[in-house]
Amino acid sequence: MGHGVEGRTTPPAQLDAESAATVAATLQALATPSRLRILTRLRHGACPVNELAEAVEMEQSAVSHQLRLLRALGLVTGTRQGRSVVYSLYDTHVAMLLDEAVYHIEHLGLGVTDIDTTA
Amino acid sequence: MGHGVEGRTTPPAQLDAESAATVAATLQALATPSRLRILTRLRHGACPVNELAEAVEMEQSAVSHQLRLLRALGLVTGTRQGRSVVYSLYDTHVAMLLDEAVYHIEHLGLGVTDIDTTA
DNA sequence: TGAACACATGAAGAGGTCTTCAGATATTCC
DNA sequence: GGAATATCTGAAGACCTCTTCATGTGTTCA
Repeated sequence: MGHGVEGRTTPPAQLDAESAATVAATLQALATPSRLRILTRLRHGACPVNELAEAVEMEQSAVSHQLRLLRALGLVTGTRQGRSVVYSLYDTHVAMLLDEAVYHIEHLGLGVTDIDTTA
Repeated sequence: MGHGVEGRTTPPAQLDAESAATVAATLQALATPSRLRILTRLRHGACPVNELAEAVEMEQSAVSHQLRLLRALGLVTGTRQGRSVVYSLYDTHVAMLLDEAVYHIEHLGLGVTDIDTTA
């Protein structure tokens, strides 16, 4: 059993400038320790801001700024619940993107060639 | 048939600061239009620098600088062949990471819930 | 309404990133 | 060796990013 692209239609054709910009912009949202930790925390379930701040050890203000960015990119959503605003990942795609990214990156350059472990 | 995480062992547990930094550093390599285009070009096969520069419409010097960075992160390798240096993606993981990233990002926020199109 | 709590936001500064320019290094061919 | 080709590299500047500080907005409760 492999992982990753399987029933995918098109392999990522050569990106035109526009697509590259879009993809890059989104990837940048994952490309910072703070946001990455925020997202992986949310990967485990919705969470209000102050709890989030505590979990990732950042100031509440900093977290808010990052959430704003993530919201703008459509990666998370926040809904008010009483005084709190509860955030969660927007999509299954966001969750998967996170999973895939962490997985592949943690297996990079390890000489692991488990392309086909069953052969 | 789905895509993405399937035979994966661990879902990305809450990242500690160190892992977050590593993953973030690697993701940043994909988080720029120029590098993204370089990588997707290499995704289609090895390529010498000048050809690469032409393909992605950048100055050769700029490409070299980015390749240096990508090399340092273990995402690409370059081997001398005559006067040229031919670059290629380092790993299958790099290729998959690219594929996954582009795929998921291009399906973000589209309301597409094709988690299981076959069911 | 006023106080307390939860979050958002604007401004500003430290630090980093990407490109360009100029020049260095390596390889081939004569 | 010398010229031409292909790539690398350092320096420098424009630009963006992330955090902090201070303050603004929204909500609950008495």
